[in-house]
Amino acid sequence: MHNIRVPAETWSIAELAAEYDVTLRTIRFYEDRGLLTPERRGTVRVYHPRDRVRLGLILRGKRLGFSLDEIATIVDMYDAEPGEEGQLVYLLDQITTRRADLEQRRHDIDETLRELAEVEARCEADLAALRSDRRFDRR
Amino acid sequence: MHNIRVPAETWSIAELAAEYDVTLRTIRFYEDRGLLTPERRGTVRVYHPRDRVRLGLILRGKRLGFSLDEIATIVDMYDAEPGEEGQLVYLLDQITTRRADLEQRRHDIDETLRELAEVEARCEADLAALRSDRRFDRR
DNA sequence: CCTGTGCTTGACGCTTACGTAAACGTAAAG
DNA sequence: CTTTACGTTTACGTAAGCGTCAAGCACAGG
Repeated sequence: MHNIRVPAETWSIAELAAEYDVTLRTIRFYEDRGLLTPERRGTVRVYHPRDRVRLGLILRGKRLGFSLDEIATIVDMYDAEPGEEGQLVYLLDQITTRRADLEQRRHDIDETLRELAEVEARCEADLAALRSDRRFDRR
Repeated sequence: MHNIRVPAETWSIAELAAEYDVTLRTIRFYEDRGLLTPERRGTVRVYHPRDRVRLGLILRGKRLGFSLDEIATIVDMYDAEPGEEGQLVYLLDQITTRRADLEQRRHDIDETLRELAEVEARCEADLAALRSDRRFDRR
């Protein structure tokens, strides 16, 4: 039988920072807040695939405007161990809360997009009017 | 002919605060940042429908995680005067930027919702397993 | 006239999410 | 051995978005 070669790839802090376009400071800060827990080789941080995924989730959470505290609860849900019943019920409750939040946001976004489209239409109409006026002036 | 009674309704700062569930401090802060420009009767602020609408837009912007500076540019688009060509072009450009931003957010939201659904399914499966185990124990 | 209610303007405080040095360790390259 | 690259911790700085007094005006009711 073949050994299945698990890549077991790791990254330095600088590599991760470059990939996700954040500063080293930011990554260390996330660790300080308990969002990342890289391995230590001596004093140096070594990031595993798990950390990479978590950083991705954190940054997506940020794009969505969540605070780091909120992001922590979200991200921790992803790799929660099966756990006991109370823990599972709590998780399901958190999920319900998060979902409501996200659906509110999507609703807000859709409204805003609709209204932006209106403003845009007005703008383009005004612009067209302006330009046809100019054409009129030349005659 | 009848006079059409325009309501011309106005609100005090406390009324607006109660309606939108924000503090007076918050409303004054938004004014300080140029987001609201209520009438003054003597020293007292009087809010007109326009201000009310703007406050609504501001708070929606906040729910979406925009900074007050970003919200300012968005909200100001809504009641921009027809203006000159350069202004209109600028506005259309802003709209394009905002739309891209919002569509990125919606994409992030949809992804997150999908993943939450997965986590939820896992949770419910684990929970069901736990409970069926307990039932098994009793026999 | 006094009290209460609602409004006003400062002005300092606090939290979040990092930025920005300063000062130092380590390991490879020249 | 010195430079360079890359990493580390400690710690103070900062911008945003308000909270929280403090101190004062204005007007209605008792």
